[in-house]
Amino acid sequence: MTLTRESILEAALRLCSPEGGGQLTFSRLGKELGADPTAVYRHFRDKDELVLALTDLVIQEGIELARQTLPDGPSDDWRAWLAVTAHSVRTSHLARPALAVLAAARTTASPAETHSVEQLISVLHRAGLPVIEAAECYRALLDMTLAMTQYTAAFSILDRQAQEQDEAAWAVKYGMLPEDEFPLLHRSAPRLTELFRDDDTVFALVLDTFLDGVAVRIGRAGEA
Amino acid sequence: MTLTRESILEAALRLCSPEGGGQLTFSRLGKELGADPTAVYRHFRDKDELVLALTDLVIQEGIELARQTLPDGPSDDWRAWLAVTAHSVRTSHLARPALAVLAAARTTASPAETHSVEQLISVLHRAGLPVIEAAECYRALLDMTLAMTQYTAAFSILDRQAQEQDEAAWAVKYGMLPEDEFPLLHRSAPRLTELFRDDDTVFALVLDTFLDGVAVRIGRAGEA
DNA sequence: ACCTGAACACCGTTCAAGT
DNA sequence: ACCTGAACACCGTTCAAGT
Repeated sequence: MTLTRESILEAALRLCSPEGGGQLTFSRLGKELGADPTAVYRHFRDKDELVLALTDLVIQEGIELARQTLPDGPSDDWRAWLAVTAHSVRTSHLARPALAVLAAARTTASPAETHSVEQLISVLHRAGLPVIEAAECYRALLDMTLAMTQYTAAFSILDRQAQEQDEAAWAVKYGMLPEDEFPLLHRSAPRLTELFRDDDTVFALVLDTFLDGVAVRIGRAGEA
Repeated sequence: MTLTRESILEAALRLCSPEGGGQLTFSRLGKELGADPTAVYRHFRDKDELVLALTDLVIQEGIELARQTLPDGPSDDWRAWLAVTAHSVRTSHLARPALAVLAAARTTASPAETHSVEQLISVLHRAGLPVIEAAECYRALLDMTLAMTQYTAAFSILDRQAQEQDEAAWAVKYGMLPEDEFPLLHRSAPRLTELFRDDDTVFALVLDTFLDGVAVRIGRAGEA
C-alpha cells in the first residue's frame, strides 16, 4: 500500500487519542501504517512539520465543534459565545492529549480560524468593548484556554505510576491536617480532594471567573 | 569528588536555567558534575524522583519570593495578595523553563506550601467568600497560573527554528488581512502582533481579568 | 517516485565490574 | 558504599540501496 499525506495524518491522530496508547513516535506510526517508520519522511520533512499539520486539523475540528453549537447569525449573548468557543477548543484538543502537549503552544498559519477570530472580537465589540480591548480579551481567553488544556493533557499522558504518586502526595498533603493549625484547609480539604484532577470542574471554575471579569470590563467601558 | 544530593540538585537547577542550555538530561548532568552520567542513580531512583525533588525547591523559592513582598501580618488587600502570589509562582518557575515543563503539572507532598495555602484561603475568606468557595478560588488561581507558566515555558525551550517559524506564521495570519472582510482584526492586528509571545503582558491580562471576576464573586457573597 | 533497512547520535535505565 | 563503563531498548533523522 502506498502512503498519502492524509492516511498518515489519520493514523497519527489515532495514535494521539487516549485509546491510541499515548505517544506519537515514528516507530508506532510505521507499525500503524504497516510500513517502515522512515517512510513518513517522504511526506513530511520532519516530526515538527507533522505536528503542525496535525495541529491544523485539531484547530479546524474545534472551530467546527463551536459552529455546531453557536447560532448562525450574530448574537448578543457574548458570554455564551465565549464559553462555547473555549469549551470547543478544549474538547477537540483533549480528544488527542498526546498531540495537545506538542501542539497547544504552537501557532500555524492555517486560515481556518481567521473568520472565527473576527467573529469573536466582533461579539465582544458589540457587547461594548473598544476594538483593541476586545482583541486583548480574545487573546487572553484563548491563551488561558490553551494553557489549561495543555496542563491537563500533560498530566493525563503521564504513566500510571506517576499519576498515582501525585494522587498519594495530594492525600498526604491534605488528608491529615491538624485542625487548630489549619482550620480553613481542614474544612475545605474534602472539596479540594474532589477537585484534584477533576480538570473539567476546575476549568469551568477558571473560565466562569474569567468571564465574570470580562463582564466587569464591559460594564466599565459602558460608563465611559 | 563525591556527589551529594544537594550538589546534584544544584547542578540540575543550573542546567534548567535559560543560560544552562535548555534541557535536563543525565549526560548533561554528568558532564556538569564531572562524573559519569549514571552516578546520579546512586542518589535518585530515577529521573522522576529527581524532577520531583527539584519541583520542591522551586515551589519553596516561589513561596519565599512571595513572602518578601507580602506583609507579615494579616492583610485585607486580597487582590494584592493573590496577584503577588501568582506572580511569584510564575517567576520562580520561569527562571528554570526546562524544569517548569516537567514540574508544573506535578504535585509533591512538600509541607512548605501548606501554610501559604492556608493564608491564601484565609485572605479570601476574610474578604467575604465562604470557606469552600475561597478554597475553590485558590485552586482555580493556582491551576491557571501554573498552566500559563507551563505554556510559556514550553514555547521558550523550543529550538530557535520552531520559534521563528511560529513567529512567521503569526505574521502571515495577521499581517495582510483584507480590511473589508476582517475590519476588526485589521484594526487590532498591530496590538495582537505586539502581544505575540509577550507572555508577561498576556499573563497580566488574564490574571487581572480573573481577579475582576473574583471581586464579583466577593460582591455576590456579600449580598447573601 | 516511493519504500526499505542499516546506521548514527541521542535518550533513560540496568548491571556487572571496579575502587 | 559509591562510581565506572558497557549494554539495552528506545528516540528522531540520514542515506545508500532497493523496487
